[in-house]
Amino acid sequence: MARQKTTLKDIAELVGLSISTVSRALKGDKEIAAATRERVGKAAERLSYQPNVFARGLSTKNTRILALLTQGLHFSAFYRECLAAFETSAHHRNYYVLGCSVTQDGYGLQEYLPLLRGGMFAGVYFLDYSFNDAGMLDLSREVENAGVPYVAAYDAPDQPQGAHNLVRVDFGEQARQAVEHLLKLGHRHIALVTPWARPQFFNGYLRAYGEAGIVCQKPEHSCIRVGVIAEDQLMVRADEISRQVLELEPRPTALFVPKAILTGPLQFSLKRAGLTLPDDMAMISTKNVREFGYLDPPITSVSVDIHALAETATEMLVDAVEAKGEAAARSAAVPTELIIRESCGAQAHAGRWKS
Amino acid sequence: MARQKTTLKDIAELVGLSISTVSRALKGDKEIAAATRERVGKAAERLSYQPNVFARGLSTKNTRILALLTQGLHFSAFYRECLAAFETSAHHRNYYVLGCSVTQDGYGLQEYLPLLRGGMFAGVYFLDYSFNDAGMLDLSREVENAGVPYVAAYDAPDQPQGAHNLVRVDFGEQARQAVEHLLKLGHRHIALVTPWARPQFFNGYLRAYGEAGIVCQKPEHSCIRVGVIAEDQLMVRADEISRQVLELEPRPTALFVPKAILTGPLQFSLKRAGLTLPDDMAMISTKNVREFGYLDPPITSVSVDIHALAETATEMLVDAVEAKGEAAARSAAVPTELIIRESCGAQAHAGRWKS
DNA sequence: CTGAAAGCGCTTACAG
DNA sequence: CTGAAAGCGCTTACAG
Repeated sequence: MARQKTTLKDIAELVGLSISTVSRALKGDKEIAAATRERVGKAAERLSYQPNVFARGLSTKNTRILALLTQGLHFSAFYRECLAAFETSAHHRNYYVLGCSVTQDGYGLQEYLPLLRGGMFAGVYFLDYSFNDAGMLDLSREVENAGVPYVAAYDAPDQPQGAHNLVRVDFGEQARQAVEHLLKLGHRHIALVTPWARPQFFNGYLRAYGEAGIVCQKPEHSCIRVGVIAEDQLMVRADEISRQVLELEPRPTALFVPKAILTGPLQFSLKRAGLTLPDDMAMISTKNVREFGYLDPPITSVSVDIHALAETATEMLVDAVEAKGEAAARSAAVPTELIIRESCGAQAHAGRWKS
Repeated sequence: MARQKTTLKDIAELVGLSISTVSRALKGDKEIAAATRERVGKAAERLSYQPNVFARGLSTKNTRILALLTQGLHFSAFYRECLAAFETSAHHRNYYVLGCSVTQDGYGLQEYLPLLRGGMFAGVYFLDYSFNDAGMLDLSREVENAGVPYVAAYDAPDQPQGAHNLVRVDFGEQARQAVEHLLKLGHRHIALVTPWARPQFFNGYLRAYGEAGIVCQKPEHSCIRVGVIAEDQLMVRADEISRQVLELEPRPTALFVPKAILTGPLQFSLKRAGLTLPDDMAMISTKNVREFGYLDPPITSVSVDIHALAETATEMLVDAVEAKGEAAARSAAVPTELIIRESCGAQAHAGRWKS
């Protein structure tokens, strides 16, 4: 098999030039005569030449391959949509993305470390990573040690300016908008199912009450904390959570569930418990996941603009890669949007609640 | 940035040997004295050595990177679960998987072609690809031209033996099992929403009726054909299809929807049309997608065993890669299983309908 | 049992 | 404007 690929040498022989000249001509070096540039280009096309990525990688030290590192990549619809968006924006710059999924039981670290240390990645995206997680922390250290540029997309309220490239996702603002929406619809007792390592959601929740001038009854009490969930524990955990919600006193009329992975199972679980949604219980989530549109009722959600996120992160990362470490760390924020569907009782009239 | 990585040379200097010896020692070459093997191994560990993947790729011609090529990879929950399974099985053999998504509007071909032609991939998985699709066809030709070994996982009833490595997924059998399940539950008018390029589903559908000794009324008539669906057309198409289903005369009591991507939207659409599920309309799908478990009602489905599929495909592919084209094409089949949930009216008692 | 050398296919100073 | 040469970091016949 492994047919002979065409190399620079083949082209050089065909046009009667040296491989150095061919190499330069192909990358459009202005030093090379326009006529020979053209001649070489045609020959390359005729032989359907493609540079060997490994040879190029070996000499330039830029493999043009970016890694997306995150926990439970394939487990989360949101992360997968991000991967697709990153891919698209990377392709615009002639880069490629390899999705690397790390699980909470440590899978991933030893799988991707050889590639990372072996110089496979020109740069790394960290998506929504939690410094509280030991595995991710190890990985981010390894990335730094390997001297590979990276950009992190997550909520970093206390991040010192310039510590690393950062696309900030504002969880507090997401919570604020979500709870504001519920308050406007008349809800007063809103339970929060919050990831334990993310105080931002709770803060935003309180902020919304404050801004609306409404007193939040027993906020701590309405706050259900949940950690990492294994894939096969999803329904079991959802049932536990819905039980907890229903035991709350007074019983909440609405639920804010930032963890998108829980939304479907939790909705299902509440219906099984005999509730009519959204009348007996409104629900709002974060992240814009396609499936939200045909859950019953469709889920209203507050989300970052995934494409803006991808564009911003890719631009930063590619710039950092091409600056070879000369560039200072940058940071940017990505806006949040409210996508109204039906799970909160509002009619999904286009844009009605958009502000 | 780009800190100096440790190379063979560093180790060689440390232990006072040549890089050839170090290289051999590290791969456990028996020719090398056990004592020096150990000494070298320790030095490598101390310097946390990892071979540069590009240098290795350049000289061995095996990059250990596999590509998963399929249409709408990130769009389909099933494909994503396959990607995760392929990754895991590839890691066992020390290979890596890069998911390459091709869309029907041609996105993907020009994105991945440079990598393919550039020698990036040691092998390729084709998942469920349709030879009727021009883009995929081009890609598969390119893979052959590049001399890259591949394995295809799809239904290939008429595939000449040994044309290429094949893991056969039996769509006809899936349809047979699905319809058999519905017939056992008493349904007699079953509509089929079938991908236009897959006559196997229709054949399996007829076979189930035949085996049950039940006359299928107007089979052609109950068959709704559907092609590739763009991501943003999902709900629109689902509404069209549910309208067509409800206009069928006599009206079907059950629906077989092999395309998993349609299942949720279609269920949603039928409910919006006022039907109670599963009483007014039973529904069965193919592929085992996690989300099916918390749709309302949860979807009963017939699926290949994804992990068996991954194991089989990876073994074939890696063997082909390492045989460097010496190996003859192999072929294998992957079993189908019925996963009973509630969308057909059967109670989801564990294993009750399992055979 | 170990080493010197060539080669994988590119890029990039350095000459001319 | 073009070319000869060194180098990226590995592997692998070929000697010894």
